[in-house]
Amino acid sequence: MQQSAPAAAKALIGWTLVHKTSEGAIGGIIVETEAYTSDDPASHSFRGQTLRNTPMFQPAGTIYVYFTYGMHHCANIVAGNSNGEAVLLRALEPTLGIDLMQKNRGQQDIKKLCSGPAKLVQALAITRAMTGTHLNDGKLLLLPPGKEIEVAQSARIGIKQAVDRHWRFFDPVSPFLSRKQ
DNA sequence: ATGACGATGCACT
DNA sequence: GTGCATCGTCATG
Repeated sequence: MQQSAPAAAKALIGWTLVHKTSEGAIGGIIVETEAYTSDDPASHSFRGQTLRNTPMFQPAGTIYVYFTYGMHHCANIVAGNSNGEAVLLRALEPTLGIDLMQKNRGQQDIKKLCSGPAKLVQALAITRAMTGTHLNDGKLLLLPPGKEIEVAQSARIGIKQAVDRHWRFFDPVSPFLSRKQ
């Protein structure tokens, strides 16, 4: 995870993200990520450290949750060496606590539970209170892949800057992506 | 003090 | 495909 964000983003595909809640464990296999770095005009860290992006400048494995569009939250895992790099979690294949995810999302369709960065945050009940915490703290954890997974890449979604950096990584055969390829 | 703008998702055409 | 809800953050004046 101390590797730079693009390498970390690629390596995270296939790992399982788990949130241990009082209701039970909720989680899924990471099938889509994006990388952001501090020399990257599309990144929150591009203009240096601010109050909001402080977690991006903390050690790798720190969680960075931000609020956007006046209503959504998105979650990152910090990469690099406390230098403003992070991996945005964009989609999961639901595997643990699917009934809880359905409740959290008000959505029955498994394919729509975690097929977007704000959706997965809502499904796993990740909150802004977790920003700045670390994977070592134990509420959120990562489990290694059970098998090898092919990883494709493309331009990132929803940004207007640095569109030429193809830092979106995904499992091309997964039906749980935020969009078709 | 203020205004422009999102690393989105959903309803609707 | 298009329109829009909704508000925290930060650059600017």
